[in-house]
Amino acid sequence: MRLSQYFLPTLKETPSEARIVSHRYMLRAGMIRQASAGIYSWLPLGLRVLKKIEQIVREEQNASGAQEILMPTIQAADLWRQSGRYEDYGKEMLRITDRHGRDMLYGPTNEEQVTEIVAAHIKSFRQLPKSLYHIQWKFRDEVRPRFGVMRGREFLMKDAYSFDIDADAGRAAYNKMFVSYLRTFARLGLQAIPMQADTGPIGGDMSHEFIIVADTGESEVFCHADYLDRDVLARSVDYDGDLQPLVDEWTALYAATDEMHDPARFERAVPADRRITARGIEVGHVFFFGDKYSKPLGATVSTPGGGETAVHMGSYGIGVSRLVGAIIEACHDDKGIVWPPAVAPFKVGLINLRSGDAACDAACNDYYAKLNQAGIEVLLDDREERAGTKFADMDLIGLPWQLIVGPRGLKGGDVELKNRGTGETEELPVDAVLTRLAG
RNA sequence: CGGGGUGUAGCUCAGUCUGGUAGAGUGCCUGCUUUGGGAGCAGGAAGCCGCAGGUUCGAAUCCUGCCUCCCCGACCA
Repeated sequence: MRLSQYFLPTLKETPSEARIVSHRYMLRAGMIRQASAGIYSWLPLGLRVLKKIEQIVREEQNASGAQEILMPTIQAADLWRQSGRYEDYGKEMLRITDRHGRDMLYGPTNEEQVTEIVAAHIKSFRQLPKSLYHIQWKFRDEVRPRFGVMRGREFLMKDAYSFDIDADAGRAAYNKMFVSYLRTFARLGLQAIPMQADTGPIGGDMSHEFIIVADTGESEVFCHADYLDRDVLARSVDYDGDLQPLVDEWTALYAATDEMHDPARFERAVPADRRITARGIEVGHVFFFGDKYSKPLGATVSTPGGGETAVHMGSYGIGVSRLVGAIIEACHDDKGIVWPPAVAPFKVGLINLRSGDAACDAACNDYYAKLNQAGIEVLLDDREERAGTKFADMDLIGLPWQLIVGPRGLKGGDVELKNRGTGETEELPVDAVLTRLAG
């Protein structure tokens, strides 16, 4: 993409409404435009990141055996009356009336909708287990939206639902999701820590929040330092095998949000030099809730013995749009964003320091073509701006690599490659750069 | 939902107390000079001053009502 043609409205100054770093950088980097409180339009750069996150989430969901569907944003109120949540949900649910006077709502979640689908089509234990997910926009009419896309009213969420014959089978489904979440966040470049969450009236240990540590996190979290240097991607996972040992490994050490925190137990379980107290952002939640929705909505199956039973369900969310903000919270410096390579909108920014100079233009066009040919996503800054402006914008939008071409460096035949994260630069022949970036 | 603010150019903000031709910086356009970390000079375009009503010869400014957005708290992926 050529920046001279790209729609990238960067801002030099920080819009006054943005208080936290991810919101500021998303506005300044031209990723989003606020439409109203907690509701945003996604501009090209922001959308590229959103789509990359979405795709990684999708790949890992598929790998775990879940199947993608797509349910509507607008749902019928009757469905929610059956589960009893139409009255319970309160003002956070955006209620709409259609032209016929029917009560509708903009879905804040989809348990009812998916259970209705399963109730209609799954009749026998032989058709289980099933895990279905979708990636869809949700709306929760928060009293006070804030932190940009981290707590908007409209948000993109991956929500998955598992259906099983009994609680034991349900645990297997829960474990699959648990492991796929570990892998998903690791692939996004994040170190997410599963923390025991409140299971409410259901009880049990099958509810975890996945938290990433960032200075600007919303809540205080406590955990064992060992969680911060684990590499879940080092081992391959067999989703058909027994995942319990792996889940146990990830739940053995102490990790709790402030609401579940037990200071005495924390001090007992974790050596003083390994205790971490930090701020955390919730990016995912897995929860097993049995027959809470299947019973009222009639999602029952025939059992091997000829009887009938309500299916056991779990639901599993990942805040896709929230992750864009969360990643920035975890990955930035005072100049701008530092994207983890897997979610970066482009892999490399090719900076022409002297647009209009024949040698620079020719070299940039050559590199640009070669990078594109190699399948490396490149953003070429071919604008007629000064060097300082180009450096500042490129640092702000945080592409992992900067390939810097100017009259000074061009003489030696090498080009300058700069790592956005470390700030290290090196001079390399063009072919070596291509090899480096292709890896 | 309680409390506190805010609304003037794309962005950051003066001007409002004390009514009298709509301002600055930045960004944008033009030209010249510059050119490896947000340049210099000159010229230019750009605003129903949140909306509606009222007071007044005259309202960005005073009064009334409404709306918006932000912050603190309670609440949440």
